[in-house]
Amino acid sequence: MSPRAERSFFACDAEALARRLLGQTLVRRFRGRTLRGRIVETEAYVGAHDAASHAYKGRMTERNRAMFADPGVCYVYFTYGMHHCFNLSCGALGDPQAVLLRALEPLDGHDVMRELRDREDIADRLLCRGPANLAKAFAIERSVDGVDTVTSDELYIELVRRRAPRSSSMGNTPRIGISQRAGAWRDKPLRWYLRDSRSVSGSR
DNA sequence: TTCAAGATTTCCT
DNA sequence: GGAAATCTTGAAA
Repeated sequence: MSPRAERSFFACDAEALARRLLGQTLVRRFRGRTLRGRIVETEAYVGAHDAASHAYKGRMTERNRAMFADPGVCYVYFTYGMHHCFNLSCGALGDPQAVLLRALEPLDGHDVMRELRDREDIADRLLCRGPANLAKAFAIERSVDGVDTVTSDELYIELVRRRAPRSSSMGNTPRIGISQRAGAWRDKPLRWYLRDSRSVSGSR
């Protein structure tokens, strides 16, 4: 049985956590079942100076409060009138850094994920591909916002290894879906993914 | 109070 | 390649 990620695992900057999360396992308990997925794609939102971040200029609102919370706390937001996205807060308390989980490879609970996705016929590799699909397949919605993965039994990270993968096994590109309004921050390479995975979003 | 935009996905041509 | 779906948030008025 793998050890759970504790506070110290998340107490780093967003770029470090985005790499460190790749290959680890997200665990979700839902209606007596256990869902597990291998994290294969992440994005870093690096703090109050990041123009693409909901916490740009340090503004804290009811929606993004969890970005300022203790490292390891979930930040879940609702967008486009229909989708949820799942982040893990990091950095120190009060520092609004977070990592967006963009894709997982399903490990356990495929049948439950299919039900949640409302798609009987979908391929495994598409079940948790893309941030909104991932959230839906893991029953992650606004009620999960503020949950502490270090202490929760409903949602947490299992450590498969201690360190980030070799850089040769990771891809690194600009973040996806960032508008021109973010200026130079749109092009900064803050997205990482595992090259060996077929569940990564964006390209096929 | 009003309104534009959004860390997306899916279906259409 | 393009647009629709759908509604909350945050900023302006």
